[in-house]
Amino acid sequence: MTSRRREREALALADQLHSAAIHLLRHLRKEDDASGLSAPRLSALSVVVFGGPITLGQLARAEQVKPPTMTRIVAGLEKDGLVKKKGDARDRRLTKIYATARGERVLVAGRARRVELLAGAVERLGKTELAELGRGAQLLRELIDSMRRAQ
Amino acid sequence: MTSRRREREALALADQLHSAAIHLLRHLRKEDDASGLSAPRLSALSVVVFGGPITLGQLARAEQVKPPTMTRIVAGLEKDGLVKKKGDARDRRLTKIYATARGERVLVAGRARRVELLAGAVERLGKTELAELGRGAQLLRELIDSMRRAQ
DNA sequence: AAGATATCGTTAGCTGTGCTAACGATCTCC
DNA sequence: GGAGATCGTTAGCACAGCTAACGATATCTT
Repeated sequence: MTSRRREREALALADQLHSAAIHLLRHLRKEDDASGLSAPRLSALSVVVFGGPITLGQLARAEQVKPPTMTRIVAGLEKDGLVKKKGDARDRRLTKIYATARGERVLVAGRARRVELLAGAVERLGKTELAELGRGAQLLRELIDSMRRAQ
Repeated sequence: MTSRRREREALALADQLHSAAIHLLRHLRKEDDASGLSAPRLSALSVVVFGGPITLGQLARAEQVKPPTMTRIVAGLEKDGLVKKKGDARDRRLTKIYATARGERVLVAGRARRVELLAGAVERLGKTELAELGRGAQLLRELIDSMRRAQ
C-alpha cells in the first residue's frame, strides 16, 4: 500500500532532485564556456568519443534530439576539427561520425575542467558524507534508468 | 591530507552527478513542453511566485542570467498573462515583477506534471532506499550551496 | 526489372535563450 | 546642480531546438 504520506514525501524528494539538477548545471555551464564547447556539443562529442563511430541518426536519438538539430551540432564540431564525417560504404544514405585525436583530447580536458569545481566541493566532504553521497548518486542513476524504461 | 585515491573518487563522483543531472533534465524537458512553458520561463515564474514581488535585476541574478535575457523572459511571461510588471514608486528605475493568479495556477500545475514522472519512479523505491536517496539529495543541496559560496 | 515505398540526412525557416555593447532614465553623492 | 552610479531596454549576434519539404539511396512488391 502506498500511503498518502509516502506519496507526499516522494513528490517532495522529486522536487528537490529536480531543483538540484537545474542549479548544478547552471553552475557548471560557466566551466563549459571555458572549453569553448557548448553543453550540447560537449555532450554529443562525448557520445562519439566513447560510443565509437556512430551514424548521425543514432547520435540524434542518443542525445534525444531531432536529426536537423544534430546535423548542425555535428557541423560545428567538424568545423573545429573535433569529429570527422564519412559516408558508409555499404549503405550510402548513412553518415558515420568519427572522433578525431584532437576531439578526444578536448573532450577529456573540457570534462576535467567542468567537473573540477564540483570535485573541489566534493573533496571538502567528510568520509561518511562522501559514502552517503555516492550511494545517493547510484540510486539516482538507477532512478533515471527506471524512468527511461517506463517511458 | 587529501590522498590521490580520494581525489580520484571525488572526480568520479562529480562526473556521475553531472551526468545524472543532464539526463534527468533531458527526461523532464518533455513534461515541461506539455505546460507550454519553457524551462527558463518556468524557473523564473517559480522564483516570482515563491519569492514574492521582485525586481527584474534581482530576478536575473537569482536565475544566473544577464538583465537583457531576463527582460525577454519576463516579456514572454507577461504576454501570457502569468506575470505583471509595475514600476516602483520610490525608485523609478526599478521594475517590480508580480505573479498573477493565473501565473500561480499554471506554475503549480506545470510543476506537478513535470515532477510526476520522477515521483512515480521515486515511489517504486524501498523504504531504506528512499531514506538514502533523501540523504543524498540533502548532501547535494549543501554541495551546491558550498559551490555558490566558493565561487 | 521497374516502380512504389521507406529511410537517411540536409536545407530552409521559425521560435527562444544566451551574450555584449550602447543608451536613456533615474538616483545618489559631493 | 553636476558627476558618476545603477537600472532596465534596445539592437544585434550566435546557437539550439523544432517542423516541413526535399534529394539520394535502399528495400519491398509486383
